[in-house]
Amino acid sequence: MFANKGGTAENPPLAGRVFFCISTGYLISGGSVTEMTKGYNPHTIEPKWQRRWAEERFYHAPVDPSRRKYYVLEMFPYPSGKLHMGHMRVYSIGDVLARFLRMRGYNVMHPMGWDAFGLPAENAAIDNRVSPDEWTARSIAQMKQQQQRLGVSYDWEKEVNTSSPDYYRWTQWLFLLLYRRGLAYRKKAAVNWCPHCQTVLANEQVEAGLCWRCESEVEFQEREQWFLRITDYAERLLEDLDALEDWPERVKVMQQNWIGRSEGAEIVFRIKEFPEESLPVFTTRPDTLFGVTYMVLAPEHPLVSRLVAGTEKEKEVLDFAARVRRESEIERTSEDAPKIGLFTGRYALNPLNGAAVPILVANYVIMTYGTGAVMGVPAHDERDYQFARSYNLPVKAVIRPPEAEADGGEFALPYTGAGTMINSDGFSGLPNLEGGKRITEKLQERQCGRFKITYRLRDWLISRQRYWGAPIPVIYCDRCGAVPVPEAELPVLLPPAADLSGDRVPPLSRYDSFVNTSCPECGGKARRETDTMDTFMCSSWYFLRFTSPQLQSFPFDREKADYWMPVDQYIGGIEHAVLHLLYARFFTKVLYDAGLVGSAEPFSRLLAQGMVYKDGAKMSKSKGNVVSPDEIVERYGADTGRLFILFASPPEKDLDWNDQGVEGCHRFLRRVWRLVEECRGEQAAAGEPAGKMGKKEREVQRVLHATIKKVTEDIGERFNFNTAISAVMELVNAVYEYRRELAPEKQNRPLVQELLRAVTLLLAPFAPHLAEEAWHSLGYRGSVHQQPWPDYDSAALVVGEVEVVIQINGKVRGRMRVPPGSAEEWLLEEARAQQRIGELLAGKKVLRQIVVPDKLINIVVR
RNA sequence: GCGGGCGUGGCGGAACCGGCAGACGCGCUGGACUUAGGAUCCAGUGGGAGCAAAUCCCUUGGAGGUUCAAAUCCUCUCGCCCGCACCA
Repeated sequence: MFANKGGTAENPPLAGRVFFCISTGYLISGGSVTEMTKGYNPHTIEPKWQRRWAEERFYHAPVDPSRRKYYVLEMFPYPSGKLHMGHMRVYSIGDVLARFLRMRGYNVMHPMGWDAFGLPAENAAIDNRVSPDEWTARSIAQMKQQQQRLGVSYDWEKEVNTSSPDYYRWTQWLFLLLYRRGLAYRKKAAVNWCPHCQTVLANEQVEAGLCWRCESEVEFQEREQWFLRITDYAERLLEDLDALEDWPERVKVMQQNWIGRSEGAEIVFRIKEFPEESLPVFTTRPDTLFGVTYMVLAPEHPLVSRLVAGTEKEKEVLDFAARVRRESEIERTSEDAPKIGLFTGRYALNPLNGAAVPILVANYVIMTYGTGAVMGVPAHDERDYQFARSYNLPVKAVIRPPEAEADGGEFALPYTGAGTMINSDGFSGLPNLEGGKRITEKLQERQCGRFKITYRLRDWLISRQRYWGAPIPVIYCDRCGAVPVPEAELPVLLPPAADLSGDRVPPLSRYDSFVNTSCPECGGKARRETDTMDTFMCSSWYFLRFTSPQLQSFPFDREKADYWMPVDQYIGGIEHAVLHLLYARFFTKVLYDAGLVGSAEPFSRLLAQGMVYKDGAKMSKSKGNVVSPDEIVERYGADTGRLFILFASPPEKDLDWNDQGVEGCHRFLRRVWRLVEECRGEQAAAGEPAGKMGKKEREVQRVLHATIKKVTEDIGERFNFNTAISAVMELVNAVYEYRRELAPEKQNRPLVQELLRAVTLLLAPFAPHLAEEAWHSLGYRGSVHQQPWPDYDSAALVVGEVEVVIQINGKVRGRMRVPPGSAEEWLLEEARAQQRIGELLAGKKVLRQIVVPDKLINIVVR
């Protein structure tokens, strides 16, 4: 059926032998009744074409260096088993692009797969007594079927499933690569623990102290865990954002904030009572060093216990530290939490002037940023000021604002702006920026400080105490320590699920046959790591696996990856602005450094699609405002749903679901259908001479070419699918109007045929099934989706007449129809010749006349 | 507090480089066809004055400004959304 890719109009097979049967509304032609004759019925045509497209391997895209490639990717879903509107939206957006670009001659890869490891599957398994892999397989089957009903043009031969051993084997391989490169390490640290999910979480996965998945309050726990050294890449992850021109600003800003680079100095204080101990702090304000009046340690700081050991303060201080540490993250970091602290009885020595200042422990200093200790400069820091006031600590001003009097004039504290340094020994009188630099240099000379850049970004904690994930491929041997599993022994397979319950211990630790093994180095008895990997590791490289999903010898084929990567257009929700998008960028950079991929960034363009709302609220079961894609497909067909979702709003904005709007889109498709149905009964016979091109014909032809131009630009350059669709609607309206205005025998049939052909082609990316059916119904061969995208003819855009607005003092006072390109002088003459304009100008003095060719003239008078 | 974004009819939204504000769709009003219609078609639809005319005035959150001309550029201001936030 699709063998012939030629796509030229064939002899319409039905011409001249068509009868319309009024009573049934069926077109009867030569004894056969085609789909087109039954009125628009998406339920018959949609499955039909979906089947054909799959049979013909339409969307299979092999590597072909002779053709321009385009890699369109939508974030692959977690297989929950239920497709929601957000999914439908992202797939619709991707599919329009994929179909459009194919028609424009690109070799388009458009794959789909499953981010299949993860907690919901495991929890569902515990609740329903099915194994997570069964549950996942079932969910995938359901969701895939729902996806396929949408008619999205995926190359299903490239499907990947992160929970299959064929895939996670390579996730483990990548872990080992990171390990070899010194980027994976184990350490004991206070980590975020979600009591509900029964696992630890990475910093990115905690939002305001709550678990990103279940919103439980996160606790701290000391645990030995695996981390990835993403902080080694902080600078590059930040810097390279600049080059991502086609990423939304807000996503880049969110990543910038998350990485949180600050420039300053590390300054090492000494402790008076323990000359051998040093107390480094990080500060962005080394210029205020002479204003330090106290020091503060985080309650978790390792020095705390040593400072107070054996002193009368010991109990008090340790109790205080313990109390603060028991507080939840939210309590402790909320803005209005009072700053509380306690003196340790010890003093720190300022490295430049030797001044001894008290060392305190306070809740407002956190261990995970900088060095876990800060120097207190109340005169020039809001927090320090607040704290100093409530504890009666001295305040010493060392920066004078520029507007304050030079000779000791008063100014308000705290002062956090720029100014001139005072009370700072040899540095007094310097502008503070310069002074900060000099102070740091001086500290460097004396080896008690240095320039330092600190990031807010933490290393990525990837251990998870759950079953349904890729096992971390490490073995612990009493003699050899942590030993990576040799590559040849990958994958480390999950044992078949039996007992998944776990209370602060990973389920895998209960499987003796899994745990007990031998050391790859010495052959002695050893135990396997029982934590699994964060599922975000699986999704950090899946876009590479799509380039060679079946490859058995390597995570991906270098040549194929070089051809397809980077992803030209990535589409997904804003909720991954930091999480997935940051991790995937990190992985890509590591692979780039290892010489395994040719590009240091995975996604050239990113589109963060807006959310789908209804009645002003996010769709949710509790609000009862959920509309499911299935429902829409059943009621109106996939084409209508797709069209509405694209028409209602530009892709990056939130979309308000509106049932009547859907109705409107359905109406439009029916209108298109009816037009095709009507016209094919009166198609031009082969060889019928080109019809007459009168004024009406030229106008509708101009609309045609203008529409092609607009739709092409709206899809290809601006992603304004909503305006592209409205342009096609206008074209359809214009065809209706043309046919209404002329008696059937006077209509230019070849022109109408051309118009319908174009409508079909322009609609193909949006309503692929209807377009395909219409294409065939109009008598064309091959698939509409394999036709070249129509070109427009600039010559046809030229109109016979343009309307020029006549303004007087900027107000519209008349209009005239003139030939395009009319001379300025002539236009002015014509305008002034109009009676009304003449009246308005009478007795006025013309000051100025502006002419915008073919658009407007403005006569300025007094 | 810092950063990003957004304010246009009854609603979703258009207006790309400063040049007719409100495309397209929804909704609404009136009409045609019809046994009927929630199908379809036709006409109208930002607000106000005016005779259902001609015509005029007002209108892009608000106030100023630049310009022959501002939804668009500038300043101030109000409101909303999102991200980050005792980050030293």
